[in-house]
Amino acid sequence: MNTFTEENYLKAIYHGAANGGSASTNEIAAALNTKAASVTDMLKKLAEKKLINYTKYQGVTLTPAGQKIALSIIRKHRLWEYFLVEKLNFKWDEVHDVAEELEHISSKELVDRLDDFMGNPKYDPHGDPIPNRKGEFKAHELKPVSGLSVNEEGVISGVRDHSSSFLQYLEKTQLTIGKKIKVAEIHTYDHSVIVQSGDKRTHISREVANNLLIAL
Amino acid sequence: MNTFTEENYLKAIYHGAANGGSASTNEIAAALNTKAASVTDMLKKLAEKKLINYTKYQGVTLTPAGQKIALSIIRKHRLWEYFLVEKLNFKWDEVHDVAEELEHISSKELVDRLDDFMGNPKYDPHGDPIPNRKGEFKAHELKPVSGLSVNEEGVISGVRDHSSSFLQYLEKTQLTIGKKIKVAEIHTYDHSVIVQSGDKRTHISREVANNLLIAL
DNA sequence: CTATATTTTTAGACTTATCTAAATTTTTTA
DNA sequence: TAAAAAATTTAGATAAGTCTAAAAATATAG
Repeated sequence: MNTFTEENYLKAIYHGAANGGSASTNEIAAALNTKAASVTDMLKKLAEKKLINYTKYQGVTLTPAGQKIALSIIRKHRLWEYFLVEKLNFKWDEVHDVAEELEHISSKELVDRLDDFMGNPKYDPHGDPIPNRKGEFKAHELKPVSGLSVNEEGVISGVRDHSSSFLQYLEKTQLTIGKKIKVAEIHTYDHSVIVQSGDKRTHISREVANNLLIAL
Repeated sequence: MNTFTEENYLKAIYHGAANGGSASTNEIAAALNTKAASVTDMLKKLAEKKLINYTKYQGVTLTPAGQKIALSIIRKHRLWEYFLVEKLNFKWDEVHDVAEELEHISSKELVDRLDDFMGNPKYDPHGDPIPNRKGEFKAHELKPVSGLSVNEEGVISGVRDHSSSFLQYLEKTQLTIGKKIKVAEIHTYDHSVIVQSGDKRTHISREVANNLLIAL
């Protein structure tokens, strides 16, 4: 077994090295709220254990073994988030920190039973895909609202920013997962957007439009 | 906040210093699978934090602050055990180790919501009382089967030995929590007991009779 | 009530994960 | 493409929790 710390590094590397790239020391340090020097030390240790591909100064990627662990952590994180929201009535902006702890509970039996208990959900409360027992998952094909043209429609299906302030903003404006929306107007001046959902029109900034993801 | 290790020490001291006594260094070391020297070091640290009353060579007890923490860990442990058995269909002999991990999840909100989700159970799957939000609980008044006379009846309501081998034995002989039993015979020769539950008579050893607890 | 056995504590060392400060490598820019 | 800037690594320290071996205190037995 691996320590919590090692698991957190693997998760950060997974996210930092998404879509074929590699994760940098500074990037990992920022994600884990630690210092670059500490990251270097840990990278040596993880490379020793064959969980990452690491060459000095070159950034890192996960080995298949490392990826397997990272995906199991992500699976646990997202399943627990689903549980917290669907069964214990937490709000979607309240679950992240608790799930950060729960994701390190080691029992595979527990996660798999939890998965069944909830009916094997495919997406977590923020729209992120939940890997199955084998680590497989299918991501929605998503586009930011800022990438749509006037009159294009779609369903809100994910967020790029998971911060609770952003999630609370969406909650307040009722732009939540599952809502069907249409781009009513785009202000070329500041790239802000007016989205329509039913009768309700909401004016959102370019930044919000960038972080709100739509399935077409 | 306290580390997992500190929490485990407080829990061990709570159990070791039950009914007015104090816990000894060796006893704690045995409970935590560590060495007496390590225990001494930790006792100094916990005393420093005012969580225990410690005088060299004299054994330890919990301060009110230490007791509060210990009870919150025990509350979490027992609620999670209940969840695992009642919601996720674990067997009662399979839950201990998983609950040992889950008990260290810090969120009080989580435990309290979990408690409500399950309908505020008063006893865990092994019959141990679950402290409420304030740390209060009422223990069953229990007697071992070995303390009963012939023809006395009662309901199985707890166990003294929580080992999975003992729990599996009880499962197999169907002597589980909630079963009503009567002492049919006592063999004075080896103090073994024949208990009757419905039509079924089961011959149990003195040791089993000692570890099986009955509410009268 | 002294001698022996047991329990507990101290001393010194090790491991893990972290840090700061300094050195080195890579990248950028002029 | 050489100098400056940024990123990364190394060196040396620190804190938490553990260990073994030895010393000290307490308990037990004759």
